Amino acid sequence: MPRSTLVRKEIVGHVCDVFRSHGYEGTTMAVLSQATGLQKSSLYHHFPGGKNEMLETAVLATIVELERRVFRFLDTNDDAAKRIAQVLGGFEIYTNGGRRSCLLAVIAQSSVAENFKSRIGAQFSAWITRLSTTLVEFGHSPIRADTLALEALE
Amino acid sequence: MPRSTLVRKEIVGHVCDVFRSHGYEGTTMAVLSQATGLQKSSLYHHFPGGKNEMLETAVLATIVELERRVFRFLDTNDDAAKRIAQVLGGFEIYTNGGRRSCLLAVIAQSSVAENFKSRIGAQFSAWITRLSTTLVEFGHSPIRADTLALEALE
DNA sequence: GATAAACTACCGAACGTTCGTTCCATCTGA
DNA sequence: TCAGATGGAACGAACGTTCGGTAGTTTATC
Repeated sequence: MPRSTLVRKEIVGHVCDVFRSHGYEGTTMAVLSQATGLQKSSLYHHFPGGKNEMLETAVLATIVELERRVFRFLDTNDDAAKRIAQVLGGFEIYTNGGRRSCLLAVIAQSSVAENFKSRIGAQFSAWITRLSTTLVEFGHSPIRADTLALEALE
Repeated sequence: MPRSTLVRKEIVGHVCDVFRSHGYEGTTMAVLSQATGLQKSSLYHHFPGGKNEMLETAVLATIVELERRVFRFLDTNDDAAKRIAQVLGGFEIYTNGGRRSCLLAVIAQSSVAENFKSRIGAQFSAWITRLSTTLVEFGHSPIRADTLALEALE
């Protein structure tokens, strides 16, 4: 599995793209096969759990990506204004200026297993708490900060 | 077709509900059958074009509903502030305080025929133009008004 | 006003297709 | 040689759809 580590990341990237743009129900194994260049049976070699495992992998990868590209800026030593700007900027990049959806938002709204939604919901709560803290530091009232943080993520 | 007009409205209402909460791909004829209390074959009696015609009917009904419950307030003789408040209030009611999605937004994001999306997009543009006019009257700059109008609808 | 024809709303059963999934053979690189 | 990676063929289930038929109501004809 030496060279396949990189390939695995590429596959996961394509899987994320498909789920982002097609939603859970709109994503079929045929589409995933075409997007990854692998036959459906090959996808089952990498993801024995099938479509569900692929979604789970995509969700986890997206959480990691958002942490790296968006929310880690909340923990820097910069002043609050800059941190907020960096978070918003990072999210703009992830959504390509609003032209692409957030995978987590797409999945949270689709008819998918409840443990998926609750896990995504828990991650959202954690992010909102952290974002809200910075917003308070920026000068907003705690309540207003919660509202703003919520709106920003929805 | 005297008594069936009312019943038709009820059916369409259920169809709207299902598409709103399940999305296009997530909405199956089986679900529609259960929600309406009609067998699948009976649904084809009312909507010979099948699932597609049901979606089209739901989209049209939603446009009419939003016009009646939200955007018609833009054309009253009230002052700008009240009109804006009424529009926002109407939309809050339609989305039940954010707990339900807007059917048009759901469909616009799903993998559905392009003529559907363009029709929804055209309706959005028209609403944004009207909303923007009122926002300018309220005191915002034209550019800012466009942005605000867009954000409010997305 | 009675009878037959036409129409309406509805359902059960089946259709062909696509879904997610599995099995097994083949290929590849170490 | 041998485990890992891939693809072809097929599976049962669910998909959207169609067909034929059955009640109940309207309409037309006498």
